[in-house]
Amino acid sequence: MLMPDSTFVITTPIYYVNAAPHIGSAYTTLAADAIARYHRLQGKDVLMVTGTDEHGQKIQRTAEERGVPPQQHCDEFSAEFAKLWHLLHIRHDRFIRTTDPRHKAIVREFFQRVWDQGDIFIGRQQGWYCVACEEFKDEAELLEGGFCPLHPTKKVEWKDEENYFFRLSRYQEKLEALYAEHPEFIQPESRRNEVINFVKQGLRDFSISRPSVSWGIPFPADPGQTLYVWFDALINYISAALAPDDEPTLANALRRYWPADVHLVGKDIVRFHAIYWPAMLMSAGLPLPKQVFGHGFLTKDGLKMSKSLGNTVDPFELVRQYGADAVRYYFLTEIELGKDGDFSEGRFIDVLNADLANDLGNLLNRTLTMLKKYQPDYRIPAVEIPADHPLKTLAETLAPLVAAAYEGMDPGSAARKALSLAQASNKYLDEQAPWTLHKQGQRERVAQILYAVLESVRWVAVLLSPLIPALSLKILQQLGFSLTDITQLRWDPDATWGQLPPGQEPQPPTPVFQRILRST
RNA sequence: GGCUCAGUAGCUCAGCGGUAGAGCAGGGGACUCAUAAGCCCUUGGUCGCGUGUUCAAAUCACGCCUGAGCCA
Repeated sequence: MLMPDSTFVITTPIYYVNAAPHIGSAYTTLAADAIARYHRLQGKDVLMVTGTDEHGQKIQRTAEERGVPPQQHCDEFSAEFAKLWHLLHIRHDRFIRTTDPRHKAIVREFFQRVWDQGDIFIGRQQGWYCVACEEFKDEAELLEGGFCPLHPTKKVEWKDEENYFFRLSRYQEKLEALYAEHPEFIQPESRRNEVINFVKQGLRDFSISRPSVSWGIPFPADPGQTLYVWFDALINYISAALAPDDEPTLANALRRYWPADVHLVGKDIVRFHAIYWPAMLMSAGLPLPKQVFGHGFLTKDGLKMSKSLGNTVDPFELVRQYGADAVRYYFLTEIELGKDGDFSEGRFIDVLNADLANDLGNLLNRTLTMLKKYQPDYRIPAVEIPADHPLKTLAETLAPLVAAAYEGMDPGSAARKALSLAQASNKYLDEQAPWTLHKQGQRERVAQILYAVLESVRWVAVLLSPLIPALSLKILQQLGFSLTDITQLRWDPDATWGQLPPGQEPQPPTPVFQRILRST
């Protein structure tokens, strides 16, 4: 297969393996997957990357508490993430782990370049340290009794250490220039404002080593120290760009899939990605990612999710109960990327029933049933469709709008626009009333109506395929396509209305998405 | 304390200077191809509060209230 010229690289954060994957990680990864799938549909050479972050004192301690060696602990938890992505139909091209020796090789090389720039120096750091955050905290931000504000059950620890520091302060002006010249670098706007505000107040050098942590990458310039987990972790984005068979060198990693187009991250870690990371890259003399997109957080029935409140949503349980397409569709369409969003089971069920079961699924079902009843050979009819057919015209209007919505990281809007053709098709059926025309013996007219509607269903399935890949595949198969992998579709020509081949034999009509019954 | 974003129908949100909109949910109706789906009609809002600018303000300005977030 010929490699397309243009690439698209999107990353998720690598997830910390101290706990099972939660719904927030699933949300980020789903969004990255949907955007990646859209770009694959556009024929780009896409690299979608996720993985796990496995170093640091917190991991070391969690493993000790479980009574297992740290590497085994990481293997087990990392596998849980991979398993969830599989269940959610997330298709990552690389799954990077920071304990991978290949990643470590890249980190050492990256480190050397920063070292050679003179951007690393030794200093002394003392202060309160939260192991859960893997960060030093200012005294002023601590809670009563010395607890971390983000981890109210964990006491911070006093540390007085020799650390190596990265000269972040040297990059303040360059970063400010970056934000000014590339307003799209940090999205959405509100996150961008926060970052600019933060940088304006002056940047402090930050510590990139720890003397008393054994679970990590040894500090290259000083065997008594370990590389700070964040410095290690961010470089994963470059390690991930390395082809599996290539020698783990920076040059190889940079060859095709760097810089990334989008780093999709939770709003809590925008700072690391929009300040520290580009500064590190500037120091190493490497190209910068094109965008850092900070998405919002999820609430449950309007409340912040937390273990202590006992209102967390278990992603494994959600998929088991409702299936991947349902979970994907809800989170990708009902929550605007970049804003906080709410999960409520009632709304979840309403949305899926209305959009997938009623508007789309039932449309396919009712139309195929008519085809079967009204046309005994049960083939896609061979009919002339006028150039100004209303459904065709609408599809042609919508296609570029859907594309623009995906490009603009707005899958919800893309879905609503694509689905509006299904809604128009339902209306069209009622207006045309093929059941009446059939009784009048107007076979040609009935055939034309059914073709137009079935083709519209096909079109909707293609345009929604980044969001609901399994359901789209099911729809296309029921329409008689022998497609086995949804990623074989291409926007051109599949997103063009009128591709349904006459004479093709659909499978028997069967509901593709069952209505969910409300239990309460 | 400083700053950012948001506050519009029961819910999710669009509108961002010209006398209030969509989807879902609720109510009614006609149809029958369909997953009791779809289609048509419909209930429902002092557009957070106040003051101003303007011939005219969800829409601009200022102040306040509420919520979310940033200030290593």
